[in-house]
Amino acid sequence: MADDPAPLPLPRSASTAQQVHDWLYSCVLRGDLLPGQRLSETEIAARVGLSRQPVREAFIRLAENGLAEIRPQRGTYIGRISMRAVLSARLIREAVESDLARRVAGLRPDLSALHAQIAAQQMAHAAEDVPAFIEADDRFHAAMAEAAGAPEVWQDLDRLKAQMNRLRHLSMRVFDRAATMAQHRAILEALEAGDAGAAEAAVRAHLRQMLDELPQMAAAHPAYFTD
Amino acid sequence: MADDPAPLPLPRSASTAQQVHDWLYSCVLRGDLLPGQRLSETEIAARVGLSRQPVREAFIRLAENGLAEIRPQRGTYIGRISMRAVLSARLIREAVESDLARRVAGLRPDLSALHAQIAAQQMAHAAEDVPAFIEADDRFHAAMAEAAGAPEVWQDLDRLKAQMNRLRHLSMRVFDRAATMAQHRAILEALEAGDAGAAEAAVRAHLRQMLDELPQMAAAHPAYFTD
DNA sequence: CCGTCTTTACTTGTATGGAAGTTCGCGCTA
DNA sequence: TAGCGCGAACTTCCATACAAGTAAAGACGG
Repeated sequence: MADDPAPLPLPRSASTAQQVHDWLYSCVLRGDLLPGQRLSETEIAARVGLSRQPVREAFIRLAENGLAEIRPQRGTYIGRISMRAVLSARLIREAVESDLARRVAGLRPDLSALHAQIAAQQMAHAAEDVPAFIEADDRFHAAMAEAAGAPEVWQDLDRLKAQMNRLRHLSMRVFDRAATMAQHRAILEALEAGDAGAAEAAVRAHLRQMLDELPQMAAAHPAYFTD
Repeated sequence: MADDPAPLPLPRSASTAQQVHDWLYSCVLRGDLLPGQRLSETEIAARVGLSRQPVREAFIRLAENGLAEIRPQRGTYIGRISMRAVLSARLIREAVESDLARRVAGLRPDLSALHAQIAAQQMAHAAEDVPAFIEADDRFHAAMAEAAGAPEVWQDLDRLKAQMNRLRHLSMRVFDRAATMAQHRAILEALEAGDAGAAEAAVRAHLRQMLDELPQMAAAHPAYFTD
């Protein structure tokens, strides 16, 4: 009944539609495309030298990932940052990652990867490289998931994280990056000490920082948000 | 910079491509389309009386939701149930819903909606109506999220839940539905008593049941699973 | 001067044809 | 008979044309 299994799940070269999607995706997350901005199939198609069809399919993927809104016969727009979605994603991350932190504290695994990401973040901070700083931040949390023996969990959180990352690219130029790093160090200290309670508290405190940032950013850029 | 906000976010009649997607989506979750089964653009298009294009776009959405796998120039197949994805989704649900249960126990809100879903599940169980049973199960958990003051969290969990629901439609004909209902009653009892610790324990125990079901189903239908 | 209707220029949605690539099977060759 | 090669039939992918719908600008009537 079921057909043959895939022998090579690695696509050697993605389709052009996939490439267009990946490009737009990173543009949205980095803030090169701003919330509410209009996207035109024909314009993007001309810009990348393709027909409308692959661009259109890229839009569909974007919309399915919650990054764009297709209004039939009217236009496609970069989705505004839903405050409800951000708060929901934040709540989920807090619940999941605090659970993961407890596991890591109990397992006492090798934590050199987390040290490495903190070092990388330190360098990005010194160089004022905001994208690299955010990437190192993500890798720190991914390393924690891996240390907990559940690396695939971080993949599932990626989608939810997308909305949060958009917010961070707006706020990271304003907010205190040193405080973020201090929180990471506090988490790592608790993990190395094997103190599950302290690790959970540190993770929850770290992720609750966004509860302060969100209303400030929403007030500063009301056109970028909904809800 | 940002354009006008959407006045009517409610699409009165979705595009046909969207309808095709919704149809296929429910077919996959209900098990009418089995993991590994081949999908053909031309065949589906002929079956619904449309051209290949809207069907193709429905496939893209399915793939983006993790329910189908498009292998370029080779074919599109219903995705197999990834054991890693199921375990990851289960872990996330346990972490999030145990947190929500603690909140509900502290808030002491109106819990009549949960009672109603248990009653509905009892009726579905008596009528041997498996889909209705599963739907009532989902509504119970959704009602708990709403009682915790975070209904949007359940929406985010829907995507992850999709993989789990596919598994349940396979296993619900085999496994003990009475045990599931007893677990729901235990959760509700703890919530009504306002006992956060007991509520969390009951939720975790309920969601850990899948750890038993998954290997059994994977052994019974190895062709439907990967990892 | 203001309101209303019509036209026109856009948008996305769908249909169709062909291009690129994969798979399977038949026939040839050793 | 076993192995190789080629071709036919299939797949998804992309390009193009057309259809349906929206919105805004302008003409017209009051």
